[in-house]
Amino acid sequence: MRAAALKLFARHGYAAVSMRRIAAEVGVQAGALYSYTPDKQTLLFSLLENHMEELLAARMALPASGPALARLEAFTRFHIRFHLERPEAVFISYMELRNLEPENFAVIERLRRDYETFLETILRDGDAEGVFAVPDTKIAALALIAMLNGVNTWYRAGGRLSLAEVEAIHWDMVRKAVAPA
Amino acid sequence: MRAAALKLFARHGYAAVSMRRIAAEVGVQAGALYSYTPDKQTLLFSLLENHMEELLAARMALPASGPALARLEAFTRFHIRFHLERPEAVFISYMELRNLEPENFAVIERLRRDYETFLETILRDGDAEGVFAVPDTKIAALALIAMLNGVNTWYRAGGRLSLAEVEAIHWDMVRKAVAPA
DNA sequence: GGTTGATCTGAACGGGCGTTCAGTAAATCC
DNA sequence: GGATTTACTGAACGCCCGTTCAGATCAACC
Repeated sequence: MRAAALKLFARHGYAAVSMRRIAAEVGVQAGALYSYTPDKQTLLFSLLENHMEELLAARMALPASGPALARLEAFTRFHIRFHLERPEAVFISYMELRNLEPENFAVIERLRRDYETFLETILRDGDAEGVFAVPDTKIAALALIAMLNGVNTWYRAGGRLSLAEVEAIHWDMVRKAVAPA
Repeated sequence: MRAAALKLFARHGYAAVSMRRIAAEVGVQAGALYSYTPDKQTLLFSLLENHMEELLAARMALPASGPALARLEAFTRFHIRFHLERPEAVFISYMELRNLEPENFAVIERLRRDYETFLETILRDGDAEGVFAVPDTKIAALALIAMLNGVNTWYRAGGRLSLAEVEAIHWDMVRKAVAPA
């Protein structure tokens, strides 16, 4: 059910997908879904929460200390790879935020902020080391994440560029964007 | 009606907003809207098309020749300013693409590509001049636009940073991202 | 002051929505 | 092999959807 919902929400949007449609995808009647989720809203929330928890857990594998430049490269490559591996969850996590009830929204927003802070810390450390020159670490973190997220809108496996090439191109731009003048 | 639809679509999403809700916002019954749009889908499409046409028209004010570095700066500042001035239209233009019927989608997609090509041309010219070093102009254009679009997700007038500061910070990162190593 | 034209109402159309729940069928256990 | 548990059906609930259209309202014109 969760897989079906993820796919359909990503394709058509939360509001446009009915419980009956999800049930049909599973091969079941709509009523049966309510043994697995209390309601549609909670289903959406749990998909988003699950995605964010996976993201934050996977980030733990990244180096938390050491040269900021190496940590920024590891982050950049990780971010691209992780997000390209689950385009549907990423898509929903950005598009369906407004369909979350306020308290659910707050939870997801908090998780997202945690992730952004991780990058911001790298930038601040690099600034202190003198290997980066960023006028505003918070804004720079948001800008870099926005740039990297852009990949998900056009990348298709088997296209003109390989994953490694995409990583390399973006790492090049990220590195230079925060470099001292 | 168009203003009401723009506001509500941006706030709640196309699928979640009914014609009755739009009509209520205008202060009219739902039936009355059909004197101004043939149907809901066309209303959405015309909002997106109008936004893209305005964007492409406004871009005409930018220099089309001259040093690539100056053109890139003009583009960067223009892009941020133009998009921050109409957050609702921008939001819809990214979020509601999937709710367009295929032929409507194709029209908007074409307009968007025109805009991206404008930036790509600047990058290619700068590459030829030797003032830029971008491994892939198409990807770089998409990445820079994604980065600049990110501003719309967090900027609020009257916040910590002024528009001029936001422009300056982003121009700094854009400039360095495409600079020779 | 009667006519025209534009604008909007209000009801109706068929249909889909999220959700609930009594009942059924099949698997598991003693 | 009877009892219990689990998983699902199918119908129903009240409600909202996009869209249509005959008729009301009213300002502008002759």
